[in-house]
Amino acid sequence: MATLDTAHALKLWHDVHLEMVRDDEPDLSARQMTVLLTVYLEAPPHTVRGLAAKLNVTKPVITRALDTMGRLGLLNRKRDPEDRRNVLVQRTVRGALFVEKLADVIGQKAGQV
Amino acid sequence: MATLDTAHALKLWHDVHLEMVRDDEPDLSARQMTVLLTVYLEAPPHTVRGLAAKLNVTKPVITRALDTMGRLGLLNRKRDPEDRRNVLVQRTVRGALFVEKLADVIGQKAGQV
DNA sequence: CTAGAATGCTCCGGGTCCGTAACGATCCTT
DNA sequence: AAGGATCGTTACGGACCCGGAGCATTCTAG
Repeated sequence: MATLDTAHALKLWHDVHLEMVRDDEPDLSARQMTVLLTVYLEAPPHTVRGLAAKLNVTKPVITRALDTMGRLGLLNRKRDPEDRRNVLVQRTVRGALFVEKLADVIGQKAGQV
Repeated sequence: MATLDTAHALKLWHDVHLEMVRDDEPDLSARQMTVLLTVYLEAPPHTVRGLAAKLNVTKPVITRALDTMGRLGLLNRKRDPEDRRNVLVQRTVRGALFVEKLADVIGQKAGQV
């Protein structure tokens, strides 16, 4: 991965956020974004407890994030059949498209010096 | 600026957001982040109306963002002496430090392949 | 000097999110 | 089979934010 000097790093951060704000879709919070990308980048399984520990956040925060992003169709809940106390967070087609589009925007904004 | 392939772009986005979530300071929303970086990256003057137009957002959104970030000490309001209807958004020392630290995190996360 | 335009703020009902605490369901140990 | 531990959710009161509409202040044009 390439290095980013201060000015370019900030410009990238600004440009991508501006793009997200300008379109009409609801913005994800930092917590929601982190949950979403964790699920799509790291290997399953993803549980509420595990996500809460990773983000250094309480469990209700994860529950609420899953509620909201589930409503948006970006993520799915499924009971773990092995241990029915657990909830497994799963990817969705819509979520995969969202993440892919996000990567495109980041890459594009990083590309234009 | 360097190019970022899909995987690296997403990992960067994830890692920086994770870092922001894990510390105890309150997270900025996408709108707040965009306002803050606009003020710190682009040339003054910055008005409520101008920021609202740029972000494609209503004026109360900017007013509220300035309230919150003013409370956090990241930004300052000042009446325009030339035209007292205008509010000029100004940088602060604390805001500059915040932005600088953000740039460090982005650069660091981008650097570690 | 007055009518209109422009600017940013406030108010409103409604929604989301916060952290803490309690809760039901499920599993595990004995 | 019973008691305790673990998991995710819900309840709660409080804070913030939303978009739309209306407002006071200030400037500008006639």
